Amino acid sequence: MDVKGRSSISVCNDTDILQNDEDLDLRRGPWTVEEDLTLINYIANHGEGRWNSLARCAGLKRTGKSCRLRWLNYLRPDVRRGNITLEEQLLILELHSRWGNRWSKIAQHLPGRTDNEIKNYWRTRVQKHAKQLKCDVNSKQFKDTMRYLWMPRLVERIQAASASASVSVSSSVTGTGPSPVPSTTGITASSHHHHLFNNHNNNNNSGFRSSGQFVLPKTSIGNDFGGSQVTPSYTPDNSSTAASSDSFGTPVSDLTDYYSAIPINNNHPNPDNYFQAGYGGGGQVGNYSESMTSPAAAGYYNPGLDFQAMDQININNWMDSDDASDSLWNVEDIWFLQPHHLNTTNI
DNA sequence: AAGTCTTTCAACCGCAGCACA
DNA sequence: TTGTGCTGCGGTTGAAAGACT
Repeated sequence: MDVKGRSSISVCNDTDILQNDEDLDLRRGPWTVEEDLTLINYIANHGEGRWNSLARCAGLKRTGKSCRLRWLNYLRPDVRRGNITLEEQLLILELHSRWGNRWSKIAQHLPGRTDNEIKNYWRTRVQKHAKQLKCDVNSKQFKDTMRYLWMPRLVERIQAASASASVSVSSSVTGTGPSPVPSTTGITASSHHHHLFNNHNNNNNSGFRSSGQFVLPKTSIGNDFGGSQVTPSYTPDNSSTAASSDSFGTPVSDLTDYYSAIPINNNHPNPDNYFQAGYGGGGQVGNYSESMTSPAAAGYYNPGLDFQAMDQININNWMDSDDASDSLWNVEDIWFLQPHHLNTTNI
């Protein structure tokens, strides 16, 4: 009894029992304002859950599934709408590298974002880039490109944006009230990554704090990695230490661990800075790296290429671009996927 | 201005797991 | 133990909007 809903019994009250199929001619497609209001009002009065009976009792000619989806993905008051921020992009990449298409699980770590939204982001942005780069989104090449190029660039963008934001607002921010920091600059320049991945000391407040820090919810990383490889040191206690430091603090993930394991004297400039700054500074290699080849050791980075110059162009593009993700892909990525480069890797 | 192509995202579909009778 | 219904998840679709020609 899915969308075509062939349930024949209404249970709202006993005098309103049998209805034939014509009576249950269910609506499909976009929701109207009236339907939205009906659903909102009903949930306000009766709470959510028991979606099938909710749909019937509220008088909505929709399946319970449809009501649930509409509420969770759109009408819920805490749904966060608008562009996916850089911090969120980074988090999505990070968590997807760990969990794959576990959209719901990933969404739990992005306050206000729905699994549907994250899934759409992945399909429309990330897969689009994989297609442009002519490789499969699940291929090792593409994943490595994400890890070694895209994610470090995101961190740099975040750093650059927050640095510029801190210059412009630092004199006026007192730390109370709504954050004046633009959504793409929700972290401080000196400790950005740590705040992003940090469970922090605030147990129940998440998202962008008045200080401009992005804080994950209580159930976020560090508390909720289940059986996966999580460094025990990633705790709120540790976070408080690193939060006041220029270091990114303790390793928080396999990916960050892996970043830190890459020799800092390779010729990949931006990640260098980023690694040297202490991103995942614990130096531990996580479980995920077992399936990966060190880019430095395997000759990923061609000493002859002028990455400094290339990345300067990238940064300029970032600053000019409206789309945070699109400009992160460029000739460097294509080079990364070139046969001469791939020949050096153990695909 | 009109037609076509591309992108985005809300909504649907099918399935799996769970609770309960 | 089994059947039924409900919920939640991940994959997919299609309408609408925007970009392009």
